[in-house]
Order: sequence, then C-alpha cells, then structure tokens
Amino acid sequence: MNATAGERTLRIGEVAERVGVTPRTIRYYEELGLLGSAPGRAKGEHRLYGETDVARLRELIRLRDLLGLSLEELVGLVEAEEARAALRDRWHDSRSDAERLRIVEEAIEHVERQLELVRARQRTLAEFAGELEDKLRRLRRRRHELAGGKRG
Amino acid sequence: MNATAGERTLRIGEVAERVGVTPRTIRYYEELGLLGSAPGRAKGEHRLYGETDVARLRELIRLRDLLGLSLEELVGLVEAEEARAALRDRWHDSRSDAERLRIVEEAIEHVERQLELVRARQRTLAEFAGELEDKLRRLRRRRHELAGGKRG
DNA sequence: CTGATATCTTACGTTAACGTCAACTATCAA
DNA sequence: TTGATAGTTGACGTTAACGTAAGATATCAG
Repeated sequence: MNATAGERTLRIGEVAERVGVTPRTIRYYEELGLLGSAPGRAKGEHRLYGETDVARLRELIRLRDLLGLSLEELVGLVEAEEARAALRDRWHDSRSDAERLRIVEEAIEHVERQLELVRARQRTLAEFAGELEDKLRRLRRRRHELAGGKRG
Repeated sequence: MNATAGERTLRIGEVAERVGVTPRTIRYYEELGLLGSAPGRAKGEHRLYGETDVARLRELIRLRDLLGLSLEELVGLVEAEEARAALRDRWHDSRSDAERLRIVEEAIEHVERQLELVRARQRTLAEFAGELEDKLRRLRRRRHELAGGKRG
C-alpha cells in the first residue's frame, strides 16, 4: 500500500481501532483506490499494514472530517499525487541524490497543497467567527443600554 | 417562521437562490422543524419569508458546511434555543425593559454557544495546520541537505 | 495438528439529505 | 379575466458511505 512501508505487521482490525474507524471502512477505501492495495496479496489472504499506512489513513480521515471532503474528492487528491509519482518514476535516472531530491520536492508540494486547503477553511471559519463576534458585541451593547442606561 | 419577522415578502425560489440552495431543501428543513413554519398559512398557499428568515437559513447552512453538523444536530440546537424561548415566555411579565433585557441575554447565550462550536473547530484545524507545517519544515530541511550540503 | 479468532469475499441492507415527477393551485402582470 | 409562472403536496427515486450477515479461509497460540 505504500512503497516505502517498513514493517507491515498490523492487521486490519488493529489499524481500524487505532484510527477510529471500522475494518469495513478500510476495505471500502482500498476499493476506491485511496489506500493503493499491496500487490503481493493473494485472494483471501489477510491484509497487512505498516505505520505509514496508519498515518495515511489518519490523514484521509482528517481531510474528510475537518474539511468535509467527499471520498471522491479524496480520490482526486490521491490520484493527482500518484500521477506526479508516476512522472518521477519515468524520470527514474539512478536512485541518486538527484532522484531523492526530486522525491522530497514532490512531497513538499503535496503537503503545501493540503496546507492550502486547510488555510482556506481557516479563513472562512475566521470570517464566520468574526461575524458572530460582531453580533455578540452589538448584543452586549444593547444589554448595557437596557441594564444601566435608559432608552428602550 | 420568525416572531420578529418584518416584511415577509420573499418567495421560496428567491430565498433559495439567494442562499444557494434549492426550494426542496427549504421545505425539507421546514419539515424537520429547522425553520419553524409560519402559522397563518393554509394548505396550498405559498410560503413567504423575510430577511430574518434568510439570515437564519444562511446560519444553518454555514453550521452544516463549516462545522459538518448533521441536520439532526441542527435540530438539537434549534430545539434548545426554542426551549429557552418558551421559558422566557412563561416568565412573560409585561413587555417591559426587564423582558427585553431577558431576550437580549438569551440571544447572547445563543451566539456564545455557536461561537464556542466555531472556536473548537478552529482549534482542531490549527492543530492540523501545525502538524502540516512541521512536516513541511522537516521536508525543507531535508531538501536543503540534499541540495547544498552532503549526507545522503 | 487443532481449535479459537480474526479476516476474506460477496452481496444485500440502511440512512441522511435531498432530487425528481405529477397533478394541482396560488399569484400576479396585462 | 386570463394566462404565464412559480409554488404546493405527496410520493417515489437516488447517492454516498458505509453496516451487516453468511459461508469459507487464513493465522496463530498451545
């Protein structure tokens, strides 16, 4: 599920519990292409996961819950990332420093994109909070008038 | 739909367009008790709305979209608010300054509750953004090592 | 090897939040 | 008064995101 996965020792139930979802959800996400199923698995064999898989799933769940992205939109993000990964594989040179640099740079862009999404949502939330604060100020002023001052 | 509504001149289609939803959504929300249908309307007559109704609908949509609240949760909020409104009606005294003060104080609490929800979400989003920024810093440091310095 | 337990696959079920359609009807400009 | 237009009620349809159940199988402790 992840090319750079290390241990690959966790089973689906443990992953589900740690992330706070059900095994069904994990299988469903795999079916949608969100978790890029590991290739060396025969039909019927148990799925095995590593820490990087757990991190990835957590990331997806947060994008879903905090930004309200649909699974379809998540698939879009993941596919875009994989498309870039494919491009880098064709620029596959040697596994030299140059290639590693390229990988790191792609990761940077990926994280920057997510950060941009999060910040956009932060802005709209700040706007919402600002309006509520305005409302609150007006109400408190009104309360002050009614309590201490005169003027109904 | 709102006791303090003024004009009550807009029809459902105009409201829908202005808020960015469909008429069906408005009827559905009314059916769920989110818009407290106006009592003076016979079966088959057109619904009429005022600016306060538009504002209320906008508020609901934002709570739905920005905080991801379900309609059931929104019903909970609205019912809680109406329960307090009912209490104030029993403390119905005269429509004096004292009563108006009470109403303003309830509105303040209502807005404070919403603001609390928004701020909670802002905190979790800030946490998320912070983690992404950390990740980004680590990646950039790594990029710097690979580009300028040595050490693979 | 042998249960006990967790997983696997397949397939149908469920729920929220509307969409859509049909047959009427209210509103309003001309 | 008369259409044109938009709205009304009622009912069934749809979609995303899983839930659930059944029968078979893989894993692993003992």
